[in-house]
Formats: sequence, structure tokens, C-alpha cells
Amino acid sequence: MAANILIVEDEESILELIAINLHQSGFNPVRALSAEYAEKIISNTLPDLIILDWMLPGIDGIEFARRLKTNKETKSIPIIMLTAKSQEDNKVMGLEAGADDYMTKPFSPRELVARVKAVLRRKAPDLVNEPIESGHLFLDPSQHLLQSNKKTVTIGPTEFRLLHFLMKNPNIIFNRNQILDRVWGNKSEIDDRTVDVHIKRLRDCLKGTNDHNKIETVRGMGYRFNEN
Amino acid sequence: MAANILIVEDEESILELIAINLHQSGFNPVRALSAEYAEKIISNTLPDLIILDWMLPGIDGIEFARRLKTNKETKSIPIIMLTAKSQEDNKVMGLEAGADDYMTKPFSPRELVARVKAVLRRKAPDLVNEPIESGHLFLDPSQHLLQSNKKTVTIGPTEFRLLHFLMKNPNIIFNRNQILDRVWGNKSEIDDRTVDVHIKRLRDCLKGTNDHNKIETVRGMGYRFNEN
DNA sequence: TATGATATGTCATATAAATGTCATAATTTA
DNA sequence: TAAATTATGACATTTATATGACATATCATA
Repeated sequence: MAANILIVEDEESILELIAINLHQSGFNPVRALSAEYAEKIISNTLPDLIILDWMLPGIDGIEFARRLKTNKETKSIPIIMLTAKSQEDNKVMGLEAGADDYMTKPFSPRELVARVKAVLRRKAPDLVNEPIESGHLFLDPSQHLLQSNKKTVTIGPTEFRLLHFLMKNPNIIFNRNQILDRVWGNKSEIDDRTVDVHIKRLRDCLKGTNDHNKIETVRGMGYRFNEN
Repeated sequence: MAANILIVEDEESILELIAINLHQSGFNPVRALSAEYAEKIISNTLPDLIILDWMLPGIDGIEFARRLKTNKETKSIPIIMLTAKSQEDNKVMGLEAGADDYMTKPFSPRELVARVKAVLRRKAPDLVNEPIESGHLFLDPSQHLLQSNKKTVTIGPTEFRLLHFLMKNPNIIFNRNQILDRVWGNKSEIDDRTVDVHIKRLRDCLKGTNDHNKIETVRGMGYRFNEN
């Protein structure tokens, strides 16, 4: 799922430029020309990250950041603050107000996108979907790619999600209901035992690789991905 | 990521004409009706190239170019200068002021786009639509030419753009909406499923060549061009 | 500007893949 | 060995994709 990024910037053409570049990088930009309007948007849906201009008409960026950070709902949303060079001294103030990163104008959109990714990687790794490696296994969620010893392994969607989940949480035992919740999502009128079947299918995918015995059955408890 | 191109031109209809043509060629145009406004934009975000009209109200093009070239942040941004025929003598002055290329009005949008590409090719080769080769396939966007094993392949416009996009981004999965956004442009009242049909048509074009199976369906995710 | 030729988007239907369930076999544990 | 638990193969159902046909739109050219 693409990350929703709220951009708060009063200069319309700049707002648009940032939005287009983020969009082209696979994010989902949401535009706000003022803090007031941004607040309205946030009260409907919480963005995954906010790009916030320092200077805004009405409520300014720093004030808006403070508000966000005092609100329980919004305080964990990462903020990237934009500021003009002349206000660079205010950097400390910005970071104190809760900004996670800080960019001095003028910047290239390319650089901004890079920072957005960096912040998301730190704050919400789930949204960035980084590849995972473990032993000979390499799994890239965004490309639906699984390799064992550099060789691509054919694997279906559910088995892929299942393996992804287990690899993200190595050496931890999950019972069937936990697995259903976290891999299938909450549409769980699904039978416990279905997990068994998919574990079997997953093992079949891994058969013939060096990692065929990574998924262990823990009798009476559930399943576990063994990192070693 | 597409190149961001700032157009500074006080004649609104010309500005719009240029912007539309650049957009259709895959660039991100940013509009400014005056040097003053352009400065404001630049003070926020750095474009990859600037198209600059010679005659502007207030700060004129030549003066603006000089300013850009004396500023450390902006001096490496390429500039294409636009001038009326009567001012053609000023060409030397323009180039001295730091322009990388020079166009005399009236010009055809096609020519302008060609110049933009030429300048970018020199200054930022990544941002231009060069011919692409992959396996036996050779695709030249500027000529709408597709060859497999040196033999020309008949291919329609949409299929061509689609293949171009996929070849530019090999081994990466795109879902239908991403493909619609990036191949069709933002006129997306178009049905998801239309992508399927064009993928089919594209595959039909490639049928009989050595590259007939390059386009892979990744069930539940989208499509991907396999480089190998 | 009219006309044939292309190109495009949508739909209905055909195929193919994935999913969940169940019955039964195999295993483990007490 | 019996009871409990897990593994496995088969199957019906659901879901996703491929394909052919058609109506409309666009383009080039007489």
C-alpha cells in the first residue's frame, strides 16, 4: 500500500511540483495550501508522513507541528520541515517542535523524495516494504520476489505473505490464530486448519532449496521460522 | 524520475503551449509568468532545466540568467533562452549570460522538446528519452521504432508507450493503476482492465520474435518486463 | 471535409490460478 | 497403543487474467 503523504505548502506551484514528484515515486500525495486546511484533512484521515512548510499564512508551520505533536492521535506522524535559508537558525526550534527531518530551500525534488523514503524507513518500515534476507533466502515484497541462493523461487501470493510474515518475525512461535490475523487480515471466519495447508504449500515451494527446513512445526503451539 | 522543467514566459498562451508539449514528452513542467515568480519557485525547489524568455516584464531574461549563474545553488542548472527574431543579434549576449541553448521565435514545440532533450542529454543524461536496448529488442522513442533482431516490429502508439515504460523499468512490477498513471497520463477515468487488453496487444506484437515472453503477469500484483 | 484506415476503450466470456475445506494418512506423545 | 495433533492430497469454489468482438474515437489523406 502506498504511503499517504500530506504536503502543507502555501505556494501552489511548489506544492504541485512536490506532489507530482512524490506521485511519480509511488507515493500518494495529499495537498493542503494552509495549516487550517491540513487540519481538516487530518481529522478525516491520518497521513503517514507530513511535509510542512515553515512559513505559512495563518497558523505557521512551527505552530502546526507543535499542535500535531501534542495530539495523541497525530503525535507519531513523522514530519519533514521545509525552511528558507534565512531561517536556518531556526533548525533547532523546528526539531524541538517535533520535526523528524529538515530541508533547507532550495532543494531538488529528487532529494526530497530520498528524505521521505529515509524517514519512512525509520518510522514506518512496513510502508517502505524493504527486502528481507535470511540465510540463503532473499525476499522482496514490492517485487513479489523470492530467491534462494540467487535463484528465483516460484511462490503463490498467500504463501508469499506467509513467508514474509514469518521472516519478519524469526524464531518466534505463532499459533494458527495469530497467523490468520496477521497474514490473512481480520476477515477471519477462516478455519484454523487452513494455515496447515498453506504451511505445507509454502514448504513445497521451498523444497529443493537450501532452506527447505526453515519452517518448524511446534507441536501444540504453532509454527516458527528458524533463522539459523 | 521525470525531469522538472521551469518555464519562464510572460505570454500565457505560449507558456501553456510549451508546458503541454513538455508534459506530453514526459517532463514535469513548472510555470512562471515572471522572473520574480520564477525566483520564488527556485528559492524553494531547484528545477533540472529552465526555459527562459528573453523579454520579460520587470527583471528580464538576460538579467535573470546572470543572477542564476552567479548563485552557487543554481549556476549548474541548464538554461534554454527564447528570443524573438528581431533580437537575434543578442544571441552572443545570451550565451555569455550563461544560456546553454538558444531558440528563436517562432519555433515548433517539437523543436523545443528536441532541444530540451539535447541539453539534458549533455547535462543530465538520466533524464532523457534515449533509445533503449534489452536482449534482442531495440526501442527508439524519438522515432517510434521497435526492432527485434534488427527486424522492425509493427506496434501501435499505446503499446509502444507501454513497452517503453516497462523497458525503462525492467524487472519491476507495476500494478494496473501505476501503469495507467505513467503510460496513459493522469486522464484516469480509464478502467483498470484496459491495461490487460493493451498488454495482450503488446504481447501480440511481440509474438514471433525472440522476445515474446518478456512481459510477465504477476498475479495479484500487475505486470513486469523481464530483462533476462 | 468526407472517407477509409487505425487505434482505443469496454464488455462478455473463456481460461487459468489460487484458496479454503474436508477426509484421511502420518506422526507424536503420554 | 490410544488419543491428540499435524501433514497431505483431492476437490469445489472463488478470484484474477486472457481473449475476442464491438462501438467509438482519432488520424491521415484524398
